[in-house]
Amino acid sequence: MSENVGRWLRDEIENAILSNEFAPGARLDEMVLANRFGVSRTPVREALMQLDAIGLIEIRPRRGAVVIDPGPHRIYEMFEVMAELEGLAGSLAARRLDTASREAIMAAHGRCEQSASAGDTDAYYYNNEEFHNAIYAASRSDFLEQQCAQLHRRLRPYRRLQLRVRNRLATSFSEHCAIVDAIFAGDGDEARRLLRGHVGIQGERFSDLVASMASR
Amino acid sequence: MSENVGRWLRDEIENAILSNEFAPGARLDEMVLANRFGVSRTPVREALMQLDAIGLIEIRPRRGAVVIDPGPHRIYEMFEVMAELEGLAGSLAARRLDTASREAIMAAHGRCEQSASAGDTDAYYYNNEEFHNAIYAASRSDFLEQQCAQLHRRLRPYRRLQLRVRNRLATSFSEHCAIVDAIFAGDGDEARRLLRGHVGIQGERFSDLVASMASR
DNA sequence: AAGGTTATTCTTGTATACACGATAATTGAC
DNA sequence: GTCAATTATCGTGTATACAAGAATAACCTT
Repeated sequence: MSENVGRWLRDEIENAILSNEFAPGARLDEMVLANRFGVSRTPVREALMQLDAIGLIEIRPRRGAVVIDPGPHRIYEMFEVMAELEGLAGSLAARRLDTASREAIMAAHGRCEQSASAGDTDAYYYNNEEFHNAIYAASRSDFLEQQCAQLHRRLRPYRRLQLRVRNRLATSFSEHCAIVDAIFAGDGDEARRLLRGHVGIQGERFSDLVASMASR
Repeated sequence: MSENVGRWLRDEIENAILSNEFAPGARLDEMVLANRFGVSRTPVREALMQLDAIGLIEIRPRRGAVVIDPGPHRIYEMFEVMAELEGLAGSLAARRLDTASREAIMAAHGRCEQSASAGDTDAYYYNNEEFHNAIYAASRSDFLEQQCAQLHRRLRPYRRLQLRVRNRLATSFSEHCAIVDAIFAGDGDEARRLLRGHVGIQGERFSDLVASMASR
């Protein structure tokens, strides 16, 4: 629990949204939330204002807050931007790689290998996140790292769905290998290209995602 | 004045920050703001929470809100990301261009030409913004358009400084011409490349910016 | 019985009150 | 005279109260 209740609530509600406990379209009643967390409406409202500013919910004047439903098309657009930012991060990482970043990427990559060969989707999901975070950090651009991490968090639930697609786990890991090679070889353009392909959801990967979203 | 005071205050304070009335590092006293705008502390706090979420200010627990000072390095990083996003917008615009977008870009481009040839820096500043917004819209990606517009707003004061550098106005416009050609020709890669170069502040353009920031 | 209108209730928006913590100021000691 | 400690003041954090608008339910009219 953070030092101030508003911030804590923001994280709490954000997690609830991202873990789909508060589904898209759901109404967020201030009193209900206040009772649930044992606080007054004031910090709840502050948390909601922040989530509105981030774009996770929408507050319609005098009509309350609802969880935004991005819809398949919007999600596609978000992955498109994510792919671009990750590509930039990869190209910068290739150029600026230092020992510490290199080892962080290696370590996360190793953990991905383990969970991938074990076929452990949940473990891979977490290790994969660490792997990508390591690349963001290796870009040595604080702002880019921040933007990537924020968008990554927002796309987390959909990334998770993606991993459930047949063979996606093995494919993902082999893509990681190529990405690591490019970064370690200092080939920024190649790292960018590979990461764009790895993160973006062109063609059938988009339909796969829509299908798994519908079947939920 | 928007329908609810909190949102209105957010815009008001945001503008004050972006127009440098509230300089980086300045403390934002809730009571002072409340009195200035003739409201109570509650909506002021809500506005501040939102600005904190966006990243314009920082609220340190029990110590109040201060305007974030990005510093030259962080600004460079932000331009780097901006360049990447604009590049993506340009490449999408080239692929997806329709008549309405084409005309919007043409119109804004025409206005840029007028203010550039007239040497009117302020007019060019506004026309330039319209030109870039037209490209964001032409990408036909709502999310990308939104991200670009938000980052563009945040970098606005620095873009303005940049225009004051000698010959930058003419250079900027000639770059616009090439960008328009590439987009209209449907050459996405070229549009991306040109926009990256146009927006990014590599090499001497970065030092120029730092110099004009210091001399203020 | 169905549709519209009015009244009631419920929720949000804003203000105010109170408590706690941080910073600043004043006083005392060395 | 300077530094430290204690106290006072000021500002933030949270709760509560009140007002106004929106949703809903009930009632009347046709």
